[in-house]
Amino acid sequence: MEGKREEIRKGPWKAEEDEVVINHVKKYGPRDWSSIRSKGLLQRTGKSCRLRWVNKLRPNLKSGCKFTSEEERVVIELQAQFGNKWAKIATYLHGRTDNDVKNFWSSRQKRLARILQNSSATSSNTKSHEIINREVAGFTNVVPSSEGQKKSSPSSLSNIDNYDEMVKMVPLTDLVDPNLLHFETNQSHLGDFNQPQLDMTAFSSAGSQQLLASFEDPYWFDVFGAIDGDAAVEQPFLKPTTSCGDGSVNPDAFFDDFPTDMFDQI
DNA sequence: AATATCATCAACCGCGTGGGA
DNA sequence: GTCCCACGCGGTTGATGATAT
Repeated sequence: MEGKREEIRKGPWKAEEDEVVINHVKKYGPRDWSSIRSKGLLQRTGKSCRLRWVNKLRPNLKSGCKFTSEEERVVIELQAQFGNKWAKIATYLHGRTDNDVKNFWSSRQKRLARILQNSSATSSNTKSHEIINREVAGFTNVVPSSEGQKKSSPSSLSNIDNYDEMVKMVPLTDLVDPNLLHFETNQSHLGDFNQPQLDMTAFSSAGSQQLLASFEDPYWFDVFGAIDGDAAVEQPFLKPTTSCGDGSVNPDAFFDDFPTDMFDQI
């Protein structure tokens, strides 16, 4: 075979490599990834360069920030609507990538599976098991109404203080009535970027509204739109990531907020 | 303190799609 | 019509750090 073939580098990225990718994007925009290798700038595949840009180097990424409870809610609602269309879901979350959403969802699934598994292995109380099943089933039928989700909480769940947390908890894809959310696309004023349009009534809580309002951030849809021909991208490359500290609840806490014996019953 | 287990994240891989030759 | 290439997406894996025992 070919003995001396240019080796393709894999694994963790070095700062110098990042810089090459950033300079490439500044000059040519986020495209022609394979030219980075063909020009001998990096020994990475174009695919790898693109991924690095999209997941780590793009401006305004919330890397290292935990998902807020509102982001979590949006992911759950959109996952119910779209399925595992992580890239699509990510377009609704400012500063999140499809990889972020995917990782978040998968770890959440694992955590839930483990909790349910442990619970079923240890629980022998079939009567309370029945009760919980009935309640959860009832819960899934009481889909949050488009106005005032919390008001529609079933009374059987009155022992659960935080409806929001429960929404995030058990029913997963069964939780949200697909009819609740209506999506359509329209032509964005920022060019050919199809910004999905949400039925805002599906995001009625103040927190959801705040999250959705963040789409007004001028950087948000402008990352690629700013690149036009020779125009260099005037973006704050590698500037410190957007602050995570918006005062939201750490989503990791949401399992902790339930009575520990609650899971024993499931 | 040492070890095991778990959670998170970065990166790779395979596949599908669209556009141009 | 088909082939090739670039790109994008979803699934998966491996490394690393955190936490529990």
